[in-house]
Amino acid sequence: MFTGAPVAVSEAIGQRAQFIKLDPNEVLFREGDEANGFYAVETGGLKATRLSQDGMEQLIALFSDGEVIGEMAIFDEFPRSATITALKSTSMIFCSRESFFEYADENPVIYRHMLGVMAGRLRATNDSLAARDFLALPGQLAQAMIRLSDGFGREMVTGAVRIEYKLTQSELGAMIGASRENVSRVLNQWKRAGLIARVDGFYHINKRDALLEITEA
Amino acid sequence: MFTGAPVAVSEAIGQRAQFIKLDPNEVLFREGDEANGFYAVETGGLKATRLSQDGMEQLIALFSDGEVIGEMAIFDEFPRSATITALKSTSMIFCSRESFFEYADENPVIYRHMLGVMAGRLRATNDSLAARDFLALPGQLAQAMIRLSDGFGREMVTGAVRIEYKLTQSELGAMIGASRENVSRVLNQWKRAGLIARVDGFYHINKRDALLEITEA
DNA sequence: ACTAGACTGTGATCAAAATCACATTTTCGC
DNA sequence: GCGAAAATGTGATTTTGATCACAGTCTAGT
Repeated sequence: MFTGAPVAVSEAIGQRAQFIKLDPNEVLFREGDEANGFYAVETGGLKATRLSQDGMEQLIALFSDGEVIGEMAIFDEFPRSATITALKSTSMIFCSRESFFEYADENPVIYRHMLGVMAGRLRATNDSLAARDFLALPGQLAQAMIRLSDGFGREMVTGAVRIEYKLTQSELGAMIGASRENVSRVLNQWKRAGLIARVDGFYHINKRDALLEITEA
Repeated sequence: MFTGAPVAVSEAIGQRAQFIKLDPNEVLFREGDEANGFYAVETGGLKATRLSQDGMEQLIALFSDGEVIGEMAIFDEFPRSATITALKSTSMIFCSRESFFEYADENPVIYRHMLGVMAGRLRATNDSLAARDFLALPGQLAQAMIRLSDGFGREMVTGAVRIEYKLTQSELGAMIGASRENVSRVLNQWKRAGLIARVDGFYHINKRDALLEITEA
């Protein structure tokens, strides 16, 4: 959220905001809770999950430093649509609906920034909607892996990028709307071809380019 | 866009904006054009289309009174992602990026309103993304028909709601990412069951409830 | 009112991916 | 380190929906 906004601005909003610290596995809020503000991640990592109709916990997204969580709640009155859980020690800023409007009214650059954030989200969502029509399962999976490695990856000395979260195949499947079994099959093909690897529970991307190509098929 | 914003506000923005009139079939802008502002429909109707990779014109959305078109262009610099064509005589307001920011900085309620519009769009897009996972073809088609009748329907004396645009089955298929043939099959089943009808080229929704139910399967 | 071109209906076939079934491996809590 | 629970790998089967093929229908422009 505050990446890109002038320093003075983020300081000032910081004064009005509460600071929050979460331990690993601590829940920030739950699906269905009433919403009255948004959060910005300072440092740490979190996941958004939702219960699917068959009662399984489904991974929606991962968040890390600098990202905004729950900003929709400011502009309409719907309850939280997902549960947010910290994956590690995390520090965040909370900003209530009131504070946001109060402060943003004085500093319209905040509005501009938030509009930019939402435009980005909208574009991303539209893109994945389009992907569902154009791309078959492997393409979508490749896309998801790339997105995850961009947002949640760290480069290893080997040059590979490790996704800093232990993804299960079920989670990956849920993210792209595919079955666990087929995710397994595709992942193994890639593993055998050397595009990816799994090192003590973490997926590593060895050949980002090759994945990107699959995305464009 | 201006529905819901105070009258004084829409008048004032009107002073800064240009008024535009379109004849039926006139193109407002084309996919790929440079974008430097957004439009609000006063009265009339328009469609958004995009060329699919195989060169066919694909219907993306329909717009009517009070809706905002092309607002994403304000917040990022991407070119227009669709072509907008008037379906009938239409009058609109154009507001440039500059005017928007200039005016909204003075009247933050404008920002709030625009954020609300974008939040609504984001929620809608997220919902259709979810629908792709949960709903089979008939469910998605039912959802699309309901959405169309809500946004573009007019109630007949018979109680049925007519969708005021001559949809082809190919267009419907493209909207939900399904083949023309299967759209035909499902539509005919519904026609035979009396849920919908086709009256000189227009689809009529006779039993909205029944369609809604299909949506919840 | 005729006719070419667009749109629609429906069966047959095909392909992708879900689902089922189950063996194997990994992980985690004690 | 052990045992239970979770996660993974892989074949066989089934389902859904795409694609192909083609006949019938509608419609707009002359």
